[in-house]
Amino acid sequence: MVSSLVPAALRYADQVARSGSIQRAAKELNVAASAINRQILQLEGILGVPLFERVAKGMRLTPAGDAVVTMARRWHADERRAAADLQQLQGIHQGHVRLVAMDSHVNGFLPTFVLQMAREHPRISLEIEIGSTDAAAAALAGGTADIAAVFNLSPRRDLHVLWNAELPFGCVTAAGHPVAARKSISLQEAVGYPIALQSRALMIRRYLETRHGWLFTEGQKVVETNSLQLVKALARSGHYIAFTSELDAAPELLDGTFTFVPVRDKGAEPQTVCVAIDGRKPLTRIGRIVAEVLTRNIADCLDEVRRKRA
Amino acid sequence: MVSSLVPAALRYADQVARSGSIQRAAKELNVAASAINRQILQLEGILGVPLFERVAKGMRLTPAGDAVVTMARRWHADERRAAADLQQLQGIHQGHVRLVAMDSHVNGFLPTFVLQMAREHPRISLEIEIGSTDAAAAALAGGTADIAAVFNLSPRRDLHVLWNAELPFGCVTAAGHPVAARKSISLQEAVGYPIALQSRALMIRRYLETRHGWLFTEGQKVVETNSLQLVKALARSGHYIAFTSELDAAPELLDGTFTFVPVRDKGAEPQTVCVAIDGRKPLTRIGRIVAEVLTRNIADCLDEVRRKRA
DNA sequence: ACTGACCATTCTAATTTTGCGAATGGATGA
DNA sequence: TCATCCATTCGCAAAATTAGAATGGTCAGT
Repeated sequence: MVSSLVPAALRYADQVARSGSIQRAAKELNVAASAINRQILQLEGILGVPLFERVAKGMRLTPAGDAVVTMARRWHADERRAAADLQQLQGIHQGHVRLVAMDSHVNGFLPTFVLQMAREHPRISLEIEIGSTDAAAAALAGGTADIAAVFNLSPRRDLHVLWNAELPFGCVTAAGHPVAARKSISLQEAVGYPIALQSRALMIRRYLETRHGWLFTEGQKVVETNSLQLVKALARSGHYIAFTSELDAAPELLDGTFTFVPVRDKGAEPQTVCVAIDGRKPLTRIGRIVAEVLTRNIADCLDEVRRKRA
Repeated sequence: MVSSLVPAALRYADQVARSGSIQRAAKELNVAASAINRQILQLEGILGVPLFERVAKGMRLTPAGDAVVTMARRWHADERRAAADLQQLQGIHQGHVRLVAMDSHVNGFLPTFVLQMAREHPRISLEIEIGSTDAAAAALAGGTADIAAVFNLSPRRDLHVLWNAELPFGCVTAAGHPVAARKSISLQEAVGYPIALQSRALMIRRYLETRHGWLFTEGQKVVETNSLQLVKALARSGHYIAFTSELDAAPELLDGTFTFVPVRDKGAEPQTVCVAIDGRKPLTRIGRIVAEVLTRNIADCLDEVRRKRA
């Protein structure tokens, strides 16, 4: 027995309409073609009209059939909505949440977050898209994402920041790098070393360009890439330093591979990381649960990194 | 098997919600209580929530149950609408039409009309209420009738007369009555004979009172009744003449039992018979079919009566 | 013209689902 | 305590559905 309230006849008719033939629908539904055929004939009998036109290569909906299939699909949607409403009614945390995060989070707090969600809220399914801050903002505003965890989000009227934290500007170096021993460093001194940088597509690069454009004048020993992993690999080599955030390098900071050295220049303003949603509609209860777990994960990650440094 | 697309489980749940208990719903649906119980338990299993609260005297919907039953009712309405749409799509004449006619039509054109409708449009169902002209007008205006076939309908802004015909004022007599041989008669002469009259409740009486009030002064040999059948029986006896219309007496005029003798006085204005509808909304296609068949029946009836007299 | 591949449809048998009726136990009111 | 109503379970029969085999039609390729 299939656990669906929509009658089999309507479901079969719907699939035949989509597939174009009984045989293909049968394969897709894993049901005998004859069963589908019989149900459709019966449906046509009950309704008193042909729902499909039998053509050589299969079946095509008649206008009557289109009306019936449209109704079937509406019932299907009704059923799904009712099921979701009932779960909500029962206080069961269930739903689907779409998240946009950044590439740098993938090896950072994201796996921990996902595992915690799976453990604590098994019925909440997540869809995590990795993108840029701009892409995240667009997705939120465009309704294709529910929550975003991103760096340096510019204030926007249509987005609502639920939480944010400052990330001191600094550089990350291999533990044995000469800079690693410093409690802080001036930018001037820092650029005396080879630098691995993220490309313009990444927000941190734009941040640096607006504040320290001179970094990018010709003659500087700079490697530019859009791959954070490559930046980290270069930094891990001990030859380069990387301008990135504690959060970007959290795993390596925690395991001692990297050291974070703040840049003390006055103009070295911190970056930010935030959890944001579409400001024009309330977050669902499920969404708030996800946002809370996400936020706590980021905050815990930062706390851990900062405790390690102290 | 019941020819409904809405699953039995939903239909049963709906009825239990309405009836308040499985036992009562079982009686109303003519289904075993255990079958209903089984279907409801199954539905609760599929949806994962209780739909009913079992109380001492039966069952009460839970909020979840209310949502499901609401959906079931929506599906039921969807199904009915879809069925009607499909019939419309097929060009099949189907529907339900409510007609108001007059008592005098019952033995006149009505049976012929109903038989023709049954023969030519088996899917159009008729609801025929016998009433007065006033009642018919009220029913049309009040939306409880679609079409009326009535005498002497006063013009009303909210009613639309599709067709009408004049009915000469005259008296109906038994074939052997002295008046029967006349081509026409004066009112003065006519009232020299015993008269069978319809009572005030009937439109023809009101017609006479407004035009020939003296008929009802004391001393006249008048029998008054609200029964047309009684009026006809008295006329059939040969002792009385009846003031009524060709249409009222059409069957007897056609079979020779009665003769119609017009009254030639100047004040003897004709009655009218008309087919009318509610003027504020268009008649459906089905309604127009009915009106057309009805109108043709009345017209044919009159033609036949008049041909017979010539 | 023939052949292979796809199709819808029918039929028989097996399986599943549904409904009936009897029985059980609980709650309530007299 | 008893009668009456209720929901629920169970065994059985009837009905419905599905699977699988078989049939015949259409079409594209050879």
